[in-house]
Amino acid sequence: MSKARKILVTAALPYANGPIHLGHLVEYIQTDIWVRFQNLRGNRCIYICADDTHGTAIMKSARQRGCTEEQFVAMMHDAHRRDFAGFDVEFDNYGSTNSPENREYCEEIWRALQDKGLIAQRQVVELFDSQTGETLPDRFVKGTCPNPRCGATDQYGDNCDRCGSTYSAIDLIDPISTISGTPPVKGESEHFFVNIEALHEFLDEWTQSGEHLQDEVANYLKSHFLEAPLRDWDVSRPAPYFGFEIPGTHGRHYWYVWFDAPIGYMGSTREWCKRRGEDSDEWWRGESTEIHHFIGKDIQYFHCLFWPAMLRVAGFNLPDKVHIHGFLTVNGRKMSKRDGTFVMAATYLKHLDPAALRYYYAAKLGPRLDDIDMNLDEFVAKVNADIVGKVVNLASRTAKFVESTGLSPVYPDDGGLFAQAASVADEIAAAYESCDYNRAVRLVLEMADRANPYVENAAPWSLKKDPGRAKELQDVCTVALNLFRQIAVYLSPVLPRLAKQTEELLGQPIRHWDEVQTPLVGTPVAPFRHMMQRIDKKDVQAMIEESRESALGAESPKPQPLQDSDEALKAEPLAPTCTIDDFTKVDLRIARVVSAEHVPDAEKLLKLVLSLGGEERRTVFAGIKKAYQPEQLVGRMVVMAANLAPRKMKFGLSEGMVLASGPGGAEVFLLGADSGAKPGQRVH
RNA sequence: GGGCCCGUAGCUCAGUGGUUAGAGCAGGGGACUCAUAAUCCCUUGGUCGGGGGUUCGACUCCCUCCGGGCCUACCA
Repeated sequence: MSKARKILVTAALPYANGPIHLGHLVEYIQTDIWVRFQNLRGNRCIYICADDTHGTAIMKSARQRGCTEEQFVAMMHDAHRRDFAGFDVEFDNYGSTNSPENREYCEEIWRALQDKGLIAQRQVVELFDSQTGETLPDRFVKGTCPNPRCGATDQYGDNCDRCGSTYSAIDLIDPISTISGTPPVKGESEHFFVNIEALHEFLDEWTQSGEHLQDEVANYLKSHFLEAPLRDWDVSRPAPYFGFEIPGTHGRHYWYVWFDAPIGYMGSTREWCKRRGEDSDEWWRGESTEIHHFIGKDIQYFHCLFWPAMLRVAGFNLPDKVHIHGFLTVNGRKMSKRDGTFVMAATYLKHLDPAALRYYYAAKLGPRLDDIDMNLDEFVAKVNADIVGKVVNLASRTAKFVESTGLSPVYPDDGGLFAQAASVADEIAAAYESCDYNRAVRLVLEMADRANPYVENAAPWSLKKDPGRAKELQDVCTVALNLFRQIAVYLSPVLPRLAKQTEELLGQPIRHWDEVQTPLVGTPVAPFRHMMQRIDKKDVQAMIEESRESALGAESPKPQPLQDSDEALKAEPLAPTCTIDDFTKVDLRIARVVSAEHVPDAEKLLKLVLSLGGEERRTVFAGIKKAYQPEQLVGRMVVMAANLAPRKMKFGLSEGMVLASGPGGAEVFLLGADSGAKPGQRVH
C-alpha cells in the first residue's frame, strides 16, 4: 500500500450572523464525506472549520439583540456546532476567527506583506452611518435607483433589481442606512490595500496549471481577472469595526472581514494543534502535507486569487486543491422563505433523519460546479427505495435466520458476488477522491441490485422450513450479510451511523476501506434492529410548513424613513439652558455590565455591577427590571453617571446611575456605545 | 453582450467513435411472503433538442440554430 497521506481539509467558514440551513449543509456534508473517506483509506486527514465572526453585519445583529458582538458570536457558535453535530458533520476543530491564534496568523501574514512592500494606503470615499459611525457596505444602504429611466425605490446600494443597472451606493437617491434608518453621511477615510498585481505571474501559473482547480474555475479566473492587471485589494475598514485592529494604527483601522476569514483556517488549525501538542507549521509549512479547501462558487476569487497570494507571500503551503460546488435549489427553484423551502438545519432535524439528507446529497453531488436540486418527492423516493428498500433490507431479511448460529465458518460459494463487489473498490475510491459521489453511490447501489435477487433465488425462508438444510440456510445468510457489509463499508463515509449499526450487528468494527476484500466468517450475529426508518411524506410536508411559518414570523420590518412624532418632546419639554461647566460637572463614563441580577422584592430594580476598567467596580440599582432580563445585560456597554453621590436604598448602596431614555416601565431604553468604546472612557 | 454547463424513455440520470442506446423511479402484468406495503421476474416506453459536416461507422468529434441553467457585465 502507498504511504499514508497527511491531509488538511477545510470547509468555508460559515458567517456567524445566522443559523445553518440546508444550503450550507451541501458543503459541510460533502466535505465530511471526503474526510471520512480519506481516513477510512488509512490516510491522516483532519477537518478544520470555524465561525467567521467579524464585520458590519455582526455588529448590526449584536446590536439588535442588545448584546456585545462577542456574546452574539458565542451564541451562534454554539448553535452552529449543534446543527453540524446533528448531521454527523464531525470537525476535528471548530474554532472562531475571533481567536488569539487567528490574530497571530493575521499579524504574521500582514508583516510579510509589509516586508515585501505590498501594502499601500489611500483615501477612499464611502458612506457611514450617521448614528453609529460605522462604514456602510453597499448592501447596507437602500434608496432609489439613480437610473433616470427606472427610479425604483427601496433598492440596495450595489444594483437595482428592477432595471438591473449597477452603481455605487453613493449614487443612490434618498439613501437610507439599514442600520439606523437615517440618511448615511459621505466621508473620506484612509484604507490599506494589498498590491495583488505583484503576484500576477504567480497566480497565472498557479490557477492555470490544471492541478489545483476545476477547469471551469480556471477559465473563469482567467477571463474575468487574470487577463487584465489585478486591482489592489482593499483589506481594511475604519473604526468602529468588529474585527482585529491593524497593528500600529492606534485603533483607527481594522482588517476587513475577508482578510482574516481564510486565515481562520490556520488559526483554527493552531487551536487544534495546541490541544494535541502538535506544531501547526507541520500542517501549513510541512512539505508532506496536502491542503484541500471546499467552498461554494460564490467565493471563488477570494480562495483562488487573494488567498494563494497571501500564503505565497508569507511562505506558507498553498492549497493542493480547491474543490468548488454549486448552490442548492429546492424543487427546481431558489430556496425561498415564502415557499417554506428555506429550511434551517434545526428544523430539518425536528422532522427527518440526517442520514437521509446525507445520502441524498451524496447521490446528487458531482465533481463540478452545477447547482444541485433537492426535489422533495425524489428525495423521499430515493432514500426509501435505495437505502431502506434495497440496502438495509438485505440485512433485515436475513440476519434473524443466523441470530442463533452466527456466520458460516467458511465463506461459501456465492457465484462470485463478493469478489465482484470487492473488485470495484478502486473505482469507487477514485469516484470519492474526485468528489464524484453520485458515481460512487451508483456503483454501490448496483451491488445491492445484484444481492437482492441472490437472496430471492436462494429463498432462505424456504430453507428454514427444512431442518436438513440448516447449513445451506446459514451459508445463504452469510453471503447476504457479507454483501451487505461491503455496501455498508463503501457507504460509511456517507452513512456513518449505518456503518456503526453494521458493526453492532456483526460484531466487527469497520476501520478500513480494505475490509471489503475479506468476508467475515464464523462470527456471531446480534439480534437485528431497524437501521433506518422510511421517510414519510407527511414529515417532509410538516418541515416545509414549519419553515414557512417561522419565516413569516421572522419577517423584519423594513427601516422606515424617519417620521418621528413630537410626543416625547411634548411630554417632557426641554430644560433651561445650562453652561458647559454645568455639563462637565457630571462625569459620564462608559462601563461594562459585569453582572446583573434580580433584586428580591423589588418591583422595578435590577442590581448591576459595572466595570470602569481595571479593578474599578460600581454597584448600581437601576429601575429597568420591566424592560430588561439580567442575562441580556451582562457584557453590554452602558453609559453611567459615575460621580453621582452614592445613595442608600432599601436594598443597598447605589453608586451611580445608568443612562436610559423612555417614559418608564417596560419602555426603558439603555444608552449604549459604539463598538470600540472601552470601559472607563469619559463621555464628552 | 461575454464565459461555462446542460438538452438521452413520463421523471432523475448513466453512456465521449464500434454489436439491435442503458439503469433507477413511475406505469402495466405476474411471483413471493424472509423483510420497514420492503423484494424478485416479465413488460410498455426513446427518430439520444433541430439541421449540416467529418468518418467505413456518431448519442459520442466539428459547425450552426433552438431551448434551459449558472456566472458575469468593465464591482470585488
